[in-house]
Amino acid sequence: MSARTSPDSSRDIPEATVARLPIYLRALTTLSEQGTSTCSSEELAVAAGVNSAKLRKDLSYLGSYGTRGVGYDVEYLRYQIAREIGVTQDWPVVIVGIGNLGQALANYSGFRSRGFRVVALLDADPARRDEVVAGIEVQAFDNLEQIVKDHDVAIGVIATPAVAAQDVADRMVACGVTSILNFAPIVLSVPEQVDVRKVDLSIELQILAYHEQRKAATA
Amino acid sequence: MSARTSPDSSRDIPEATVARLPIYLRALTTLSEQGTSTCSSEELAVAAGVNSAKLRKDLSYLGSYGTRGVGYDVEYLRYQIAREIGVTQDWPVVIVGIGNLGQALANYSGFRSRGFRVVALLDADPARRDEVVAGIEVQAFDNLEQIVKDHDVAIGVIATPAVAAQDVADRMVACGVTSILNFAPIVLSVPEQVDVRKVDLSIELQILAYHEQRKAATA
DNA sequence: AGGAGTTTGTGAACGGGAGAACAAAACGAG
DNA sequence: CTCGTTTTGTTCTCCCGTTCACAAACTCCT
Repeated sequence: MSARTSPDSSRDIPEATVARLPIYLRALTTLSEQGTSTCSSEELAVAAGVNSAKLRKDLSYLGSYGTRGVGYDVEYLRYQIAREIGVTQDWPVVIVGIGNLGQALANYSGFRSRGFRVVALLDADPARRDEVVAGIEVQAFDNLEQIVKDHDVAIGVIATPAVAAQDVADRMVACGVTSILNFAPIVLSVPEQVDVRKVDLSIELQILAYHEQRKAATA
Repeated sequence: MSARTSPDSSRDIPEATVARLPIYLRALTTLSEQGTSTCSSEELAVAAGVNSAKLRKDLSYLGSYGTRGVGYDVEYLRYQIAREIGVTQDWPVVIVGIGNLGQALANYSGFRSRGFRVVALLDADPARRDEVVAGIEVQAFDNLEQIVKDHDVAIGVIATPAVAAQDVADRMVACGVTSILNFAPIVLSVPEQVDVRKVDLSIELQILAYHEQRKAATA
């Protein structure tokens, strides 16, 4: 076997590819758990729900980790993708807003298994204080600065109502958080160097409704 | 004022535009609540977090609902977008899997206010049976067929663990559900005419982690 | 009425991603 | 060793989406 090439480490991976890498990672983990040690791009593509040509092109941005005529070593590729995304590291995360959604997030095992460690749950409501969710005590929102500093937190999750979200984001940014996952239905304004990703439950349903309406119209 | 033109109703709106319409709708609702009766494409674009040229092009797919030199009537445009998406209708929805996430979804007020009506909460676990969440009694999953039939449900939400999700999807499809919002971390396989949208909490965090890692590397 | 100032709607250029198609590389059989 | 088979990595082409830029259209002021 020839040396596996890995491109210049300062390469830039297309955003569309970055968004798919976690899907491949999950598919590889599933394959691994099923005892599969090798897979072709076609098999992996089916498991990930994408076209095999697209999968191969995506993987080619990371390097040349397959073997022609054989396929990919599941464990090896899984590790390479995990390293590329950064989930081999430990990512301390703060969750603000411990309503139904915040609790669901705190309990979600998919975080911990991918290197994300919830270091604190914060809520502005004193009534929620001292509740224990997912084994973590709910603290006052004002502890944010201290916690971010102590644990070197770079990623914050906002699960508050819409009215509170911008304030929370401002406080997060002010104390050094540079990536925010926002579940509040509002467009956050943050400095350019801060990454924000938004998950909006009702928007997804509305997109489905649009297509559903069209189906009904043409039926 | 000249007649507002609306293009052929069998037009096809680009998918990227469809995904943004709910954002515009929300921004318009906020503007309306603030007492704004008219707005320019620039104002609305800022509120929605997009480029104004893109906003105008998106709206142009729906019709010509603005007035040059003036802008858009907030209420009028809001209604037009709502009608286009289909949220002026009533959409009965079934939620399967009433764990933390399912409860959060059942309690989410953003659904009801946009025409989505949760007609049933279903869970396979008998221990959860007869619990009342968001004023709705949790029923046996086996009631799915009856409920879909009785309420003419077209949209189903899956909030179960990954292992159960494909079975739930199959049952939904079998009894006539044609749109599925999937929160389970798995790629569902469904017939072509069924729409599936996936929301994956940990994937969003992983995308943030990737960019965070790159920031750290170049800092 | 006419001209200056605004803002929409859209044509055109541009960039990025998707998919087809194929050459290069590895393996196995004989 | 050589040939046929398999599968990757990559090139090329096409299409969708974004952005620019401007003509058309409307208002307001004189």
